[in-house]
Amino acid sequence: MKLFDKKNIDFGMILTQHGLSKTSFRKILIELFYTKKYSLSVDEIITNLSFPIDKVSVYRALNAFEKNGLIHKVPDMANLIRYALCQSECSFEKHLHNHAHLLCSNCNETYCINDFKIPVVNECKGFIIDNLKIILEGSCVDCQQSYK
Amino acid sequence: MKLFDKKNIDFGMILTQHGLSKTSFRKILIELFYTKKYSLSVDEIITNLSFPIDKVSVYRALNAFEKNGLIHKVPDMANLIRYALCQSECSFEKHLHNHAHLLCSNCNETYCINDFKIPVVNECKGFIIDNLKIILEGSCVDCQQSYK
DNA sequence: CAATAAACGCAAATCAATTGCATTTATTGA
DNA sequence: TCAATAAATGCAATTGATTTGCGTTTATTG
Repeated sequence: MKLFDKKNIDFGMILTQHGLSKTSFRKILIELFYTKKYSLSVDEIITNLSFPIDKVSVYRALNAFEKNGLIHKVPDMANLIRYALCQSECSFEKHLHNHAHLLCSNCNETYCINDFKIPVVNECKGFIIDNLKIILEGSCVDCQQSYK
Repeated sequence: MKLFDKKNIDFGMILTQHGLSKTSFRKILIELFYTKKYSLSVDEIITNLSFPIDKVSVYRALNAFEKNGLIHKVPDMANLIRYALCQSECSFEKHLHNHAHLLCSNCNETYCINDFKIPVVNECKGFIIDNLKIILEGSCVDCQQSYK
């Protein structure tokens, strides 16, 4: 269910467009995010690379990517930080992270729910909401079917 | 806006009812949760106590309280762990944590939203949700008024 | 009240993430 | 293109939250 053809993407260009320098590692890192459809933790990133990389460099690259609107944090239920590609509406100037995430506890696949609206509830009265963090953990369709 | 009169509560009884031993510290800890209306972090708990207590003992007591359905974790936007009293529907056997939290970024007050329903969104189709983590961060009514 | 179990305090370990600094790599503009 | 400048990298060390081990103290149970 890939939404893109890797051959058609200029990863260096993506970095440049987001004001990030094109180091060999960062090109491979952004390619990894486009290749893996689910969100990635630092350890998963290192495991997926074919060369040794310092964990610190991964953290710094991820922070730079996040700062410049390329990826965003997707915390899981255990308070561990994962990262996922931003939607198209994210830009250098403005992160739109006010959407919910579906996190499959089996395969770690992350789905962004873009049409999520905060439900109006009685107890919300008067509260001004600046920021959302919504994680719905469960089983994605693929993982449900693999159990049958 | 206290929902109880501290004098009428037997905190030792609450511990016993949840299968927790009645040490002097734990009685004071549970009383603190009933006294403070907002959620508490480990550091806030220690600050609020009038006697020295080892941080490890706080962690262990909180873990025991959580395990036995007395309190539950309320993570904030910065992935720091806070604890809040469980609602009445929580019990030793079953934690019902599938509710959202409003977290005031000014005063740290936490409100549990019990009538929160997962909105039906297109992208949820087929996903079986086992667990929710929903934090809405913003300004509570009191803090909005204090800015006026 | 004695025997047993649990909680406590202290030291040390763990784990994720960050920081400092020297070195390497990328960007830039003449 | 190449030197000057800025940024990224690797390594060591640090931070901060949380956990673990263990000997001692406190609570529970009969």
